[in-house]
Amino acid sequence: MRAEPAGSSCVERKTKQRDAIKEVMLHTARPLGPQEILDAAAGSVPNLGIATVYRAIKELLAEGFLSKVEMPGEPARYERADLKHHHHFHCRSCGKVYDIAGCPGNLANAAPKGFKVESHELLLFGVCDRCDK
Amino acid sequence: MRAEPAGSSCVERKTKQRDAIKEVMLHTARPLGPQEILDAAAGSVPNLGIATVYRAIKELLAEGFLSKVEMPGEPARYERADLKHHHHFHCRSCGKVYDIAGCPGNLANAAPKGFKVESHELLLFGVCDRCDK
DNA sequence: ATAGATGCAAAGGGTTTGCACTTGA
DNA sequence: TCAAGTGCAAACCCTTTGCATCTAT
Repeated sequence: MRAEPAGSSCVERKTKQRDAIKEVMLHTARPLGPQEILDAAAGSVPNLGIATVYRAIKELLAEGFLSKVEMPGEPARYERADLKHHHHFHCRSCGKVYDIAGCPGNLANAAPKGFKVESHELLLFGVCDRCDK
Repeated sequence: MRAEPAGSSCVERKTKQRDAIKEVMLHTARPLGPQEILDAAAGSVPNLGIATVYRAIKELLAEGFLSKVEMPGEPARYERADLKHHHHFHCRSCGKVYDIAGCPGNLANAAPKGFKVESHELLLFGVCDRCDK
């Protein structure tokens, strides 16, 4: 008999692919897309496939390690979920997405009566510090 | 000689397809996606193709008749551009997108110094009036 | 008559899935 | 050992594009 209780055959294994992906996400300063994650992780795991990145992202989302950041018209980006509540700024010049500290807050009242607001996303668009020079 | 000034060969023609699409957008109470527009307009123009809808949307965006509404993970929706500034609520139960009257405003300060905020989008997620019952 | 518009189908880009092979526990 | 994980390629979905045909003007 094994140490595993009956039925619990679904354990997550530690693989160098996932390690590399988590590593990338731990060190990035801004949200990354699947392809960016692949490019960054490919350094430590040469034959890493994009499908593996997507599968890892899905699990990391499910286990609450990552959260999804989506900007209109662009593929989703991901960042660590343990960052405190914040929003995002998309620079139309360089295309990068930056984290924004503030939050207008109190959005529960923004919706009409009867609508239950559970979460929100605030997206700012403009030109970032660097590109404005 | 024609009434057209020389060089202005690029005029938009009035076709029943575009009429139908504009008609749909004039009467919808909420943002619609390309497929929804196609379904709605197909009533008056039987063989309407999705490509035509996309092409019409692109032109209507360009001429400022429509504006784009994008919700994370979903195909873009469109609504009339002449609506006053507002935001959107996405019901996780029925999947519909509703217009929200309010706006937290004053978001120019939300970004760090040096970042120029040109526009913003506020997305609310939750359960709508009807689905909550 | 003729350039613009349409419809179909094929092509593209991003994401997901099927499947045989590999690998961690 | 052997199921979970991986890599590749095919499948998918949404959107765009190519092209022959159609149609406003």
